[in-house]
Amino acid sequence: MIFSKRCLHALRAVLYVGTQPPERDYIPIREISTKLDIPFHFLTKILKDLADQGFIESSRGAAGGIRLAKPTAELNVKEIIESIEGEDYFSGCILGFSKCDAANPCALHDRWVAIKEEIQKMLGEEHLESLSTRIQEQGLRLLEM
Amino acid sequence: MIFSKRCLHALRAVLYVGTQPPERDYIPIREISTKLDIPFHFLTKILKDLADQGFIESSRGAAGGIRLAKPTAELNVKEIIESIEGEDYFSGCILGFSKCDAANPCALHDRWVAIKEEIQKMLGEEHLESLSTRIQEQGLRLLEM
DNA sequence: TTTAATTAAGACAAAAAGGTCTGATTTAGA
DNA sequence: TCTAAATCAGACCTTTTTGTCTTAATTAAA
Ligand code: FES
Ligand code: FES
Repeated sequence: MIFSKRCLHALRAVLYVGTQPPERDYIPIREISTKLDIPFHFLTKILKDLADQGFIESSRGAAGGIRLAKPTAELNVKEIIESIEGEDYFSGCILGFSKCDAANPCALHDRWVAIKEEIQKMLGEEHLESLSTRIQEQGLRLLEM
Repeated sequence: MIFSKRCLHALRAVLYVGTQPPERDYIPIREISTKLDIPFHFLTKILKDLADQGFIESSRGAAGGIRLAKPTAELNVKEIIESIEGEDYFSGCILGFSKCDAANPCALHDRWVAIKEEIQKMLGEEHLESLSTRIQEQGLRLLEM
């Protein structure tokens, strides 16, 4: 499971925001870029897309930046990934056929479907709250790559 | 799980060869290219790599082409994929950290490790024989994309 | 020995992904 | 009202991936 750089940058950025003290409002993108070592202008574009998708909100000007647009419990990991990699990222055929179709399966279909359902279940259950809590309580890695 | 075009072309090509009648020796790349609708010269390069890796053998000249270098039961799907996507394709961190490390886990580590072990187990069990048999006996799709 | 069929090699091009830069716009606060 | 700090917009560049083209080398068979 190799996500694109865009996707990894996006996930790490929202995790960074999600683990900030609640009294903070907008977080400057420059801060996220520096802390996570993500190219600033590239990150700006990625976050603009996330804002357009409704995951985060942004504010220009002094004291501006980004903040989460919903409670962390409602920011689902699978949804964020799919908004970047494409809606059918987790539903496609593992051998690359046009559509994963039980009525016209490929040679790995049965075995793959079982696994990809687990992946979707797992990522569908995880949201920014569960991840942020784990990061904070267990001191999990987020800053270094 | 999105494999690169290189990888998908490679898998489909060896599956095509593996499902040919046993009396056929070398299969021309042009035939594979046409049947599977894969760009000929691109496929040539991909198959050259597979030949260098020892999965297939090639012969130039008239009556030339490629054939499998080992019995189908010894041509493992995971190995083929890893030879193209990289040895650590299935072992990396889902959040893109430098190394998936239980001693320094990311926020999805525990959940992801369980799934990726299943993926590795599944692909490690599948080989050209199991896939070819399924394709032939059940008439599974291989030609169209 | 010639010819046709084939892979090998490598230059090149096109498309996609990743990244940089400059300037415009917006905002809070001095 | 001015200024500094920030996002937004879009042109541009670089790298990787994907694909094309031409030519050389090899092989079987006429
Ligand atoms: S058809 Fe290939 S995975 Fe379902
Ligand atoms: S450290 Fe991220 S999956 Fe293991």
